[in-house]
Amino acid sequence: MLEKNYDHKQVEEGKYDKWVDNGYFIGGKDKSKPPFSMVIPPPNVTGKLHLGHAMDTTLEDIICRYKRLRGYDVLWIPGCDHAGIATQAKVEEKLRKQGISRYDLGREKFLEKAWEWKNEYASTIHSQWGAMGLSVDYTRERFTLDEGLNNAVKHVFVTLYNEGLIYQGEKIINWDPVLRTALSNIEVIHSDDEGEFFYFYYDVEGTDERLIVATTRPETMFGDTAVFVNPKDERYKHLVGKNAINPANGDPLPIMADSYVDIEFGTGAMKCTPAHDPNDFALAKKYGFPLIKVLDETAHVNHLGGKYEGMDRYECRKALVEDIKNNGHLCKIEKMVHSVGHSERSGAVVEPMLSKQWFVKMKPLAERLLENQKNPDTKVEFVPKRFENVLLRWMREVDDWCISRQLWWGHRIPAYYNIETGEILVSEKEPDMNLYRQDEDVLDTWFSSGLWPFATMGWPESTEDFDRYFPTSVLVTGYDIIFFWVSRMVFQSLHFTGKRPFNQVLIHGLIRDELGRKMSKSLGNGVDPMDVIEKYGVDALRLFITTNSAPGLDERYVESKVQSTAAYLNKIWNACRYVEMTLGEDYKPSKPNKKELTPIDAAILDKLERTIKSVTKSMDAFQFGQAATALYDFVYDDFCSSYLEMSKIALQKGESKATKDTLFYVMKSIILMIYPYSPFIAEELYCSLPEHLESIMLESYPEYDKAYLNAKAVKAVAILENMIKDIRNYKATNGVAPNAKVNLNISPKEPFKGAAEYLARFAFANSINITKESLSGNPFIYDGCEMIVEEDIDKEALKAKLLKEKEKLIGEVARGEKMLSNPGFVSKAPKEKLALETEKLEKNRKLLSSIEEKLASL
RNA sequence: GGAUGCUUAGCUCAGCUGGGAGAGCACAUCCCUUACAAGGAUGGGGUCACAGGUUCGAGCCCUGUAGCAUCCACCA
Repeated sequence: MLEKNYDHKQVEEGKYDKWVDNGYFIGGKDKSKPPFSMVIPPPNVTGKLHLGHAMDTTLEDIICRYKRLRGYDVLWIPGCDHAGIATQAKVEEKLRKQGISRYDLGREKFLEKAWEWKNEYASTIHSQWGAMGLSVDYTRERFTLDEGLNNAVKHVFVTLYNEGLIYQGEKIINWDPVLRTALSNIEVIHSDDEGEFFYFYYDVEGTDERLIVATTRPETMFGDTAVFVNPKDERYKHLVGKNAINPANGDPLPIMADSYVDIEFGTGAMKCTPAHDPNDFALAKKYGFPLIKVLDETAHVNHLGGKYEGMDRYECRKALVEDIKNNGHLCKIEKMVHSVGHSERSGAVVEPMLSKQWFVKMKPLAERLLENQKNPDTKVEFVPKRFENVLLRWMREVDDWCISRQLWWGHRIPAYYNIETGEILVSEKEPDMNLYRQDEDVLDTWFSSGLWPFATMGWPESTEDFDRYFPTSVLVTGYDIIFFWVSRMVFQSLHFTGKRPFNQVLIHGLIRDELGRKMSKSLGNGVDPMDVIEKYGVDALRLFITTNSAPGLDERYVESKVQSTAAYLNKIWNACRYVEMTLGEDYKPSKPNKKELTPIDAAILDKLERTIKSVTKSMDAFQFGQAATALYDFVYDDFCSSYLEMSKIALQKGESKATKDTLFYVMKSIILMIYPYSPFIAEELYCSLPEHLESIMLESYPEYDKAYLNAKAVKAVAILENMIKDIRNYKATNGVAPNAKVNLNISPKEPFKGAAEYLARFAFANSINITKESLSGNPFIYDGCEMIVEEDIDKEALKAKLLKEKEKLIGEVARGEKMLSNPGFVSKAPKEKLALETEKLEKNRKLLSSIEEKLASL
């Protein structure tokens, strides 16, 4: 016997461990079933999981649990990402609080600390996965730095190197001066910051003219090599070929003309700093200028800065501007809002800087991806579709990918330098380390994440899992990492396995706070999923979070909705409790016998089948909100409010096996349909049903069964429901107590045989007189019968009500007539629609004329 | 500068391939009826951002406008 109220803590207790211990999450136990596979987007081992993870993983879990019940051999591989830069930043921060820098510790000791950190957070993540109820296969858990992934990474690096797709080069890259590492373009977050635009006078050698050049970064002026103007710019034509004097250090700078310069921008004269700006770098290459670096790896000025040497970039900026002002070369300073790049992890202003790094040559890889997306049989299908364009557009314009990081936590680059000759050796196997030293750098964390779907299955070794489960079926992720992750998995997979990594990608939005803001630490508006679970239960959290928005759209976390979701689960709980009480101890389930059903039973079965059909369709299309809504409407309105009440009549009469079977069949179907969303309560309720299996995980999903469709019963019951509703409403609007007895006259017949009994009970009808004769008075009129409520009430109120109904019907009839007299509609509308409208019009006309008659007789 | 999404009830949001708009919360009235007061019954509340167009018919398709949001690019 179930408790009176749903208690989420009691329900969740012990279930997850039971599932894991019984091996229900392990893939490949029955290989006669078709395979279905997914990989978890590996969370960073940087901290606890947040609501975004909760949504993402719940969607995956819903899909997996649904597919298992649908007869698939499901494999869902879990794992974590070492998250190179993010984790290293966290570990360094922790050390800094103890007054230690990573350089104090040295590489090896630091890595020990990082592994300690990883172990701590991986175990937190494990317990959170458990709390969320994720049905992942722990026997296949992976980590991006484990041995297998390491081998895969080395293999990929060496192969790409040998193919000429990885190269070492000196280019302008994004430098994080706090973490002291290079970053890829997408790890730089641009924000519009207010800054200053400095206008300086440059004396022109051999003339008494001055040129005005504007810059936002005066501290880089020690690395200037030229001043550029546009060749068409009349203001400066006569100066081209002369030298301008750099006001920072007195060096002469040739004045050159190039069409790159925008005449309209600034003063139309631009300084060229090849080692600290990508565009200037390109110009310098074109004209053969030297590349002069003036900042070191912590963004302090180097020896070229003269007296400013050793200053931080901003200190230098301030001092230099002051000095230039003092010697009369400052023209003006303007406030200016411009886009400034910040490091995604440290937040530091990124310094574009010349540096020797490793790159992946993207063009051939991108082209292969783009080509593959044109093939409908092998392309990765995006849900919703539009997100494919995000990927395509980015891939079309992608720059070479800077993959080396000056970090310690990560996959060390398998490149070795001969100590004597400096000759480079790129190899999966470590050479004799007496003769070689390894490259100090590690790889971008996304380099290994990009291999996740196949490396977790054992690739590059040939394994059974890889053969059976790759490509994976679906990937679920947020739109914010299409560039970072999805794209890299796709092109790496195509290049190395020849296949797409997943057949479909389900893209979801972000979770925001109640005010629509991003959840962030700095705002302090983050919601911890574990707090929500504590308060409302994981089933409510899961159901809420996956059903309150449409695919691909952002969603707000609204606590009141979680609360009402928990109330809904309580509703299901109590419905089940009632069903079990009603069925009794010795009930033996069997499929409802169609011949013995009451119209009430037949109607609910019809609605159940329609619900199963629509829920299944939505589930298959990843329309989880729609599926849940269809189920919700059925559970609340059709089942609880209507059927559970009405079925009491048959049950109390005794001979009610068919009704009991209906109760059981519908209840079980509901439990199975809510199960993927809310597995804990579903398991609890399922296991309390008679003749249950060991776990709901071994069950099958409800199948749509056309045999139970019964339109006639549905219509008859609908009329009965309307009658009850009308009587209740009538009482409410006429100030009659809801349980006041009334006498009913019905003509010419009840909606179905025995309907009167229901009226007696649910509308408190005292006597019910069924007559063939036309009713006098003020009847309610239905399709097939009319009903009059005899009660000592205000005739005027009733008349008003009838008039209102008449108005409505006139409108309806007018609508139908207009439609049907429209030759366009009659000739072009589909036949079914035409028939439907014709029938509706006839019905409405009849209803209207009866109402008019009754009104006349008043 | 380019792209995408959003604009529907007081609030938060659904609304699949076009065929008289829905939910939750909130609100009003009544009810502690033996599954559920985390409940039940009944009800009020919407020119579906705006302007055109296509169509027999538009919340849904097309064009444009406005506001909000996000992404990409540029920024000497």
